[in-house]
Amino acid sequence: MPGKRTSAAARRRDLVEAAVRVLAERGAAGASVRTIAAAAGVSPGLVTHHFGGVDRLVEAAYDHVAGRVDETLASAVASAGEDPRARLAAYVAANLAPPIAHPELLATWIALWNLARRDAGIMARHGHHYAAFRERIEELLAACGVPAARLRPAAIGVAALIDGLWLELCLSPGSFDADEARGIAADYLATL
Amino acid sequence: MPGKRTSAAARRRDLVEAAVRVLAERGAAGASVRTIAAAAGVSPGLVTHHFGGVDRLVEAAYDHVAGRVDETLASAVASAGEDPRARLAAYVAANLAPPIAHPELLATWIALWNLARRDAGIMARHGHHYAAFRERIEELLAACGVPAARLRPAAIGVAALIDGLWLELCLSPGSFDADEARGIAADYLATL
DNA sequence: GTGATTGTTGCACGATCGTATAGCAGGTGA
DNA sequence: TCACCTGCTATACGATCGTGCAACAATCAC
Repeated sequence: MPGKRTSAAARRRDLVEAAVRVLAERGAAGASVRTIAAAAGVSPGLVTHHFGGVDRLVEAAYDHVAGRVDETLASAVASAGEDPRARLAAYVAANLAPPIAHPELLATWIALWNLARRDAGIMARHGHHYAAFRERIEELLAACGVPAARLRPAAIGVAALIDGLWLELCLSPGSFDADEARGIAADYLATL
Repeated sequence: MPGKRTSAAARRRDLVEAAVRVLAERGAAGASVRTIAAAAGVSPGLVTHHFGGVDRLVEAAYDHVAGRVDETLASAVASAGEDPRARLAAYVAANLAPPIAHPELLATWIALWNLARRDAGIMARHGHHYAAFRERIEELLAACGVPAARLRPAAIGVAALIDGLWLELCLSPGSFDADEARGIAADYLATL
């Protein structure tokens, strides 16, 4: 079976997207070179050919997922207008709604975190991504007029509340919904 | 090498503890029958002999870890006396201090969550454990006089904040410490 | 048209996985 | 003392893992 021919960049993107799909559906254990290649409709050897190893492909998958999350959050904030409070609320709400608060994305993150243990590249990427998350919250809070002295604990609290609500939304989508989570987060923001 | 002889119960406990250790140190990927057996100082065949398969051993490891967490929290609440607010504060503080808030325990949970994807037994255990966590918080909040109408969102918020702070404490222990986390949580409880 | 480049396949290799099983060895009751 | 039970080891088996490599095919420069 000859298989279609494509540019290297397009094939790399296909493989990355297939890797993300497999990671979400079958977890880290099922993310073998053969499984990912089959999901992309190509032969296993292509992974080594384009990425030089499965670890490099997984790192690319991490970047892909993190980039999509950043884009979603940035576009939510951008479309909220100029009011600092509206921008903060939009940022929080986007974190608590699909596609970010979705069981499939949590499954992807868990698989990625699990792989991070044996792969220093993913570990470093994760630290960077998480620091940017906290920093973004501090910016949005500062724009809302939170005094600099209280900025740090406020940002830690908001980040923690978002993470916790996000986690629960993904783990058991039936116990409460995005609207309720947004209300709880809004009450917390009102106390700052 | 003959190897020492022990009772079945003691050997099972040894294997479970070795499994937890390996899960924490090397993640789900390194939790092979051979690795766990080596960590326990026995031959790989013993896992099949005592548990009938590695999945059953991992489930036992989940129960072991969850049981240890429950014991830690229960003893913290018990030693806080009779005052409802002190008991709630003790419960929150115990969640944000070692041994619960510890990178090693997070690594163990991630490995377990990752394994849950292919093992329905772990998935069910996880749902049960998480529901008990939320229920316990509702009890403690009710004892503090939180009106029944506000109990549900309050418990969701407290659980989320605890989870988020716990996650950040485990992921980057250097960015803030247990005392600061406890202060943030205390401020949140004061608003309820 | 033709040679060179490169995306792609198919297969083979060694390592490691989970599990089954045969047999050895330590403890126990008659 | 001796048979018996059982914890335990050692080994083998088939499956699957990641990777390297030789051959093929499609595209491009000329």
